[in-house]
Parts: sequence; structure tokens; C-alpha cells
Amino acid sequence: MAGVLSDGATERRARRMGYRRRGILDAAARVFADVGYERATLEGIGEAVGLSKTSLYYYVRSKEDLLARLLTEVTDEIGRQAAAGLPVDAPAGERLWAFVRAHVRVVCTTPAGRVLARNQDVVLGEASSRMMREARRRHERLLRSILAQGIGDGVFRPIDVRVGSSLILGALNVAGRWDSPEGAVAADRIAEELFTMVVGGIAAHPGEAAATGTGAADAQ
Amino acid sequence: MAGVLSDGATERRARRMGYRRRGILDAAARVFADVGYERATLEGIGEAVGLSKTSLYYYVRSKEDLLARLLTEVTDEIGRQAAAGLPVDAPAGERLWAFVRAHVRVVCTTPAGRVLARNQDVVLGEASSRMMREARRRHERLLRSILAQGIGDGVFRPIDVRVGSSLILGALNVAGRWDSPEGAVAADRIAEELFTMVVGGIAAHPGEAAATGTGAADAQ
Amino acid sequence: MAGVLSDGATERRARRMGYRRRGILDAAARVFADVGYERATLEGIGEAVGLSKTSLYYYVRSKEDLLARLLTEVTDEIGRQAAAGLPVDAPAGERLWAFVRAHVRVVCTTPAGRVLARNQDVVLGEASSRMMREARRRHERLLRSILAQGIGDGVFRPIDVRVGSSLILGALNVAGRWDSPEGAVAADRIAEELFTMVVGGIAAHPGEAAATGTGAADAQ
Amino acid sequence: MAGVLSDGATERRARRMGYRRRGILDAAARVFADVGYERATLEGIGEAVGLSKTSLYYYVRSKEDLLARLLTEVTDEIGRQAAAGLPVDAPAGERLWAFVRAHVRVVCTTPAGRVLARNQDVVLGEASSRMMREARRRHERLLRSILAQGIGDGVFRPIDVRVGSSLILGALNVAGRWDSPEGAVAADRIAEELFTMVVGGIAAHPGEAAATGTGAADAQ
DNA sequence: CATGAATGAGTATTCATTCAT
DNA sequence: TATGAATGAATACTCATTCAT
Repeated sequence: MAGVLSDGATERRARRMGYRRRGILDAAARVFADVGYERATLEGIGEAVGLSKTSLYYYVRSKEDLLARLLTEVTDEIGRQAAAGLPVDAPAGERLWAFVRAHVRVVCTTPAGRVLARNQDVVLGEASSRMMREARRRHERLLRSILAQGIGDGVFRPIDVRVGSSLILGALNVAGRWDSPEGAVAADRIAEELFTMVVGGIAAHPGEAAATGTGAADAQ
Repeated sequence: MAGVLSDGATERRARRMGYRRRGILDAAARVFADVGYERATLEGIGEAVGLSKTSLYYYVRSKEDLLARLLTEVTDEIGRQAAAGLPVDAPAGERLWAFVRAHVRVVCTTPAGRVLARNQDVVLGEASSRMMREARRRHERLLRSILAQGIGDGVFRPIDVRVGSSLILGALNVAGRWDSPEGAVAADRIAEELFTMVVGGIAAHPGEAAATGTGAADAQ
Repeated sequence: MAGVLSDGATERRARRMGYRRRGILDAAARVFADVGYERATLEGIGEAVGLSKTSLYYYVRSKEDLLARLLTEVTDEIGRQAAAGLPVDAPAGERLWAFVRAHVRVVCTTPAGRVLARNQDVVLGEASSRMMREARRRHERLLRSILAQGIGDGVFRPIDVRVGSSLILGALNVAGRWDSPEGAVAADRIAEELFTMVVGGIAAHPGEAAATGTGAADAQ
Repeated sequence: MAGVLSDGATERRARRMGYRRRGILDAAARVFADVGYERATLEGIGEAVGLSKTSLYYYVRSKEDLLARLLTEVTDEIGRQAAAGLPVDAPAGERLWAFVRAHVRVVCTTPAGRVLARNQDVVLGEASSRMMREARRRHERLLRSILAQGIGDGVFRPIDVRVGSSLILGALNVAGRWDSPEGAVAADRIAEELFTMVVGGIAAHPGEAAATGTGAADAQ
């Protein structure tokens, strides 16, 4: 894959670079999760990796870049986990469950996940902004495709997928704001609860409740 | 008790003070909604009201105070609207619909509402923090009481009300992040969609879908 | 003394003005003594008299003016007390004792006195600066005249009166920095100690000690 | 221990850091001496060293810190000079003379000394406050030990050493408020005058004068 | 790779002071 | 007399970022 000559050295350096970058990203995630993006300082992050704040610039373009990379990475990681181990033609219900579980798990158990769940609204510059927006779009597209499939298959009601996907993401992200439960098991229980509500709603007798809602709307 | 004459003057003055404070709060809401709390500057807010930044301090204790007041106010306003025009013994379904509609409407159509929907995670000092926390608690308590009533009446499934209320709020707040639709009508349509999903879920045949979810969980 | 016509009203007003001014000066003294001139705020002083900070400007030109008047007043008051009850031709020793006692008493037992003792070095504007400087000069002139008289009468050694007066004032002012002893009696005991040292020095056998000092000076 | 080569570089760097800090402290001393601590601005100090005001923060924690370090340093320097060249068992008279000369010299001829003499009453935060308090305590303890020794040896009268040390310090500090005489010689002459008065008092015939004082006290 | 040194731009906050009423 | 309202000027301190080494 790599060039023949500078191969060994380059790769080694790249990997070292990767290790460092990893450490930096992780440290940033922890700090961001702790005090929030705006209140976090590069010095603090540097301290957390054992590097001077200036050295950070060797690996990362800017503070915004740091956040953008972090969120992009974790977002895509969720997507990967959501698809892992599922046949391409898995039914929508199963795919949705996998998505929910992956999202909740990451959002509950990792610093980066908490950062993702909480920093939906930071205002960034053009470059970083685009990077993040695209990752988010990928994520939503995945969820929407699941919803669309379910609707096509007749297992989901014909809802507006854009509204639906937003609602679901908003609902799942609340988990990232709770005192993070330790371990995947606890996270999975939360995921189940959220999944059940999202899929089945809260009504005991869905048809009637929906009617009630409409009735109230009409009654206004 | 007060003299007939000075009464008018006094009242006028008090109202002027009110007007000013109102104007400041509103301007702050607009600015916060535009650029986010952290990037907003007191100078910018001052400009938006036509007051020097230092004059702001005549009406407000600090930037944090500004946000806390704003969010407290708008949160309580939603609660008021959610209860308006409903008999005390209204059925849970109707009450939930009123809550959803009020929340979405405010969150979609007012700057302060957008600020509320987006700034769930700002870190504030003790005083402001408490003020906001309490408002939020009041709001959640209202929603929880609705859920509890519905469960008691058998119209809602016996879900965990804490999880449920968080999920619902998270879901509703996403509306505050969309390019705000103009007018209460559009907001109400969104509210209806969200309400329908929250109540009825997205499954075409709830029982089965839920079963699917559980099945997926077992299958993992 | 006052004009025949507007007499009653004017005088009443002047006296009212006087009362207010008094209250303001006293409050300012207390506040200055508590937190220091620079950290004191007009608002705080206003509060201490039960007046809005703006109202202060009716009685006083500025914050600096407040300090200048205060210190001028208290300085002259010490001078008055130092001369009170003494025949014009009193011996220098007695006059010095009266001076020391008056100074220490005021400096120990009154807020304004403490302000005087501690705020020797505030930098003020031209007008206020001159007012204070003159009061201080009057005070020093009094002390110097006492020293000169004593030297002329042969009861004090032929010291440099300028150095001597400064030294004495510096020595006396330290008392204003101690936790102020309540009551004139305690203050008088302090005054006696300081007076004794100033007059008699600390040497057991003055002549020899002075020789020692000179010797050390020579030895360097 | 360190490599031969990097040693030089390291040391040079460390010294540069020292130089900078030194320069900053000195500049601050000059500015504080000129306009007083409260009216001094970080920007002004920065200008005086040829550094931007923000760069100051690379070397110093805060404005208070700057003052505290400065006064601590100069206070200890006086102590050092007061002890220099004296045998440990030097007589109290000589030690006192050395103390007085050192104090007056520094206070008259150095900016930091003038700052010390004049800023006895600035109100600082906890950390800086403690640092300064301790330096002052060390200084007073030295003076008190001299007084105690002298009293024990019978060369000083049995005065209250706490009162005595305060009085002396107050008396010596006045020299820091005069237009500073250039050169150590002038300062030493002032020191001699002050020393003479402190030790021998101002009375021509100490015993009688003291009696006069007491007499005045009795007569009141 | 790593960092020490330096800085510019930004920002909340304080406070004496003015002025119309 | 008294004050509510408004402001200008000042100021300490923060932090991301650059650059030479």
C-alpha cells in the first residue's frame, strides 16, 4: 500500500503521529466532557496528554478542528457499530435497534460520546463546521434510510422521516446528559427503554391516544 | 394608599423600568439565539437595545444572570401556556397535547424559546445555575405529572416517567434547532407530528415492533 | 451674625446641610477606614448614610474631595485638641505631650483618625491635593514650633526639626494601624509609651548609646 | 549531571527567564513608586519593560502577586543587608545601627524601597497577603530580637518591644516618602539622624523630659 | 518533535460622574 | 433635595495562536 522506499520510517512516524493524535483526541474528549467546549483550554488539554499547549498544534490545526475531528470520529464510530454484525438485508426493526443501542452506548459510556450528545449547538468556523455537518448528515442519512426501509416494509407508520430522525436523535442524546452509567450493560438497558418508547410510543392503546391528540388539536 | 397624583407617575416609572428590562431580555434572547450564549457579547446586546453595555448592569447583575432570567422566564411561560384553557381535570392525553403544542410553539417561534432549546448545557455559576435548575425542574415536574396521570388512568403504558419526560423534552427541543418556521400554524403542525410520534410511536403495529426490538436485544 | 431677612430659613438650611454633610463625612470615614480609600465606592458610602450615591454630589464635589475634606478636618481637629487647655506660654514638654496625646487619641479612637494615619500616600488631583497638603503643613508646623521652642529653651537637643517632626508623626501614626483600642484611656496609655520613647529614646544611657551608633557609623 | 553542551544553553535560558522576571519586578517597582499601586496599570508596567501587558502574565500571576513578590523581596533584602558584615555576637547598638542604615538606605535609594515604605496598607487577596505578611513578620522579628538583646544587655531601656519595633519602623519609613536623596551617602546621613533620635530621644536631659511627660499625663 | 516566549484581540465588570426631573 | 437612568473610561485577566529554536 505504502511507497517502497521511505516505507518503514514513514509508517512508523505516521503511526507515532497516530498514537499521539489519539491521545490528544482522547484527552480533549475528556476535558470537553468535563467543562464544556467553550470553557476548555488548550493548556488544559495539553496537560491532560502531557504535552505543552504549543505542541498540540503539531497534530491539530486549531481548537475548533479538535472538536470537529472528535465529533466526526465518534459519529462515524457509532454508525460503524450500528451496522456491525448485521446482514445487509436485515429487517428495519433490527437495524433500528442496533442503531439505538450503538448510539446510546457510545453516548453513555465514552467521553467523546458525551461531548457529541451535548455539543450540538456550538458555533464553529467554516471548515470545522462543514466537517461536522457532513458527519452528522451521514449519521442522519443512515437513520433515515432505516426509517424509510421500515415504512416501505410496512413495519413503521408513514411518518416524515426527517422529523422522525431528528426526534429520535434528540431523544437518544438525552442519555448523554445523565450521570453516565458505567458499563455497556447499563447503557443497553437505557437503550432498550428509549427504543421501546420510540417504537411503540407511550400510549396504551395507540389508536385512541392519537385520536385524543388530534381531538385536542381540533378542539383548540 | 398612594397619592392619586404620584400614583400615575410612579406606575409609569415602574412600567418604564419594566419596559427596559423587557427590551434587554428580548435583545439578549435574539443575540443568544443568533450566535450562542458564549459568543454573545454584552456590547452586542447593548447595541441591540440601544443602550451602552454598561447601562445593562443597571438592570441585570451579569451575563449569566441575563441567561438565567431569560430561560427561567420562557420556561415558566411554556408551563403557563400548557395549562391555559384546560380544565383542571382534563384527561392526560389532552394535557400532554397542550404541553407539546406550547413547548414546540414557543421553541419554534420565539428567540428565547430557541435559546432554551439549544442551551441545555451551559455551565453557570451557583446563583444563576440554581435559578435555571429550578425552572427546569418545575417544567419537568409538570410533564411528569401528566405522564403519571395518564399511566394511572390507563391511557399511557407504565413507562418510567423520568426517562419518558427526558425523552420527550429532548425530542421536542430538536424543533428549536430547525430554521424556525414562521407563525404558530407551522409550529403547530410540527407539534402535531412530534406529538403523534411520541404518543403512538413509529411502529405500524406497536406490539410486534416492540417484540422485534426485544428480539434484537436477545439476538445480540 | 447672619443676614436679617432670609436669616431663619437660610440658617436652617445651612444647618440641615451641615448635618447631612456631617453624616456623609462620618460615613465616608467609616467606609474608608474599613476597606481603604481606593476600594471604597460612593454607592457604599451613600448606603451608609441612607442616601443614594447621586445625592452625595449635592454635598461634596467628588470622591477625592470627600477624602480631602475628611483628612483636613480631622487634622485640624487634632491641632485644636493639642492646644486646648494649654496656656499660650506652656513649656515645650507639656505642649509636645498634648500634641502626642491628641494625635494618638484621634488616630486610635476615630474612623477618620484611622483614615488619616493610613492614607498618607494616596495620589489625588490638584485641588484636593492642595487642601490636604496645607492641612498637613499646618499640622507639621505646629509640631515643629513645639520642637523649636524646646530646642530654644534647652529642653530638647538641637535636632533637625524637619526630620524630627516627620519621625514623630510617622511614629505616632503606627498606632492608627493597630486594632483600635476602645476608649480614650487605652489610647492615652499608648500615647504615653510613644511619648516616652520619642522624648527619652530607647537607650538606657543615652550618651553612650549615641556614641555606639556613631561608632558603628564610623566603623562601616 | 547535565550534558556539557546543553548546560550552557539551559543556564542561559534560565538566566534569561530570571532577567525578564527581574526586569518586570524592577519596572513594576518604578511604576508603583511613581503613581502608587492602585493607580498603576499592567499596561504601564509592560511598557516600562518593553513587553506587552499580556506577556507579563507569563512571568507573574497577577498584579497583586507582582506587589507581593516585590515587597517580600525588598523586605528580605533589607534584612540581609542589616546582618551583613556583622559578627553574630555583635552588640545590640551596632546591630540596630546596621538595621536602621540598611532600612533607610533601601527605602531612600530604591524604587522598591519607596514602594515598601508607602504601601503598608494595601488590601490584597489571601495568597499575596500571606506572602507579604510573612516577610513583614520576619522583618519585625529581626528588629525585635535586636531590641530584646539590647534590653537584656542593659543598653536599652525595658520598653515594650512590640511598641518599640512598630514605632521605629514607622519612623524609618517616613524617609521613603521624602524626595529620595540620590546616593547612599545622603541616605546614610538621614539614617544617622533617625538613629540618633530613636536611640537618644529628643530630650536634652532625658530623665527630666520623661518626668515632664509623665507630669503632663498626671496633670490632665 | 517539542516548547519557551510573546502577543493581539477580546470581554466582563466596576465606578465616578452627569443630567433631567 | 433627592434620585433614577445612563454612560465613558478604565482595567485586569484569558486564551488561541504564532514563531524561532
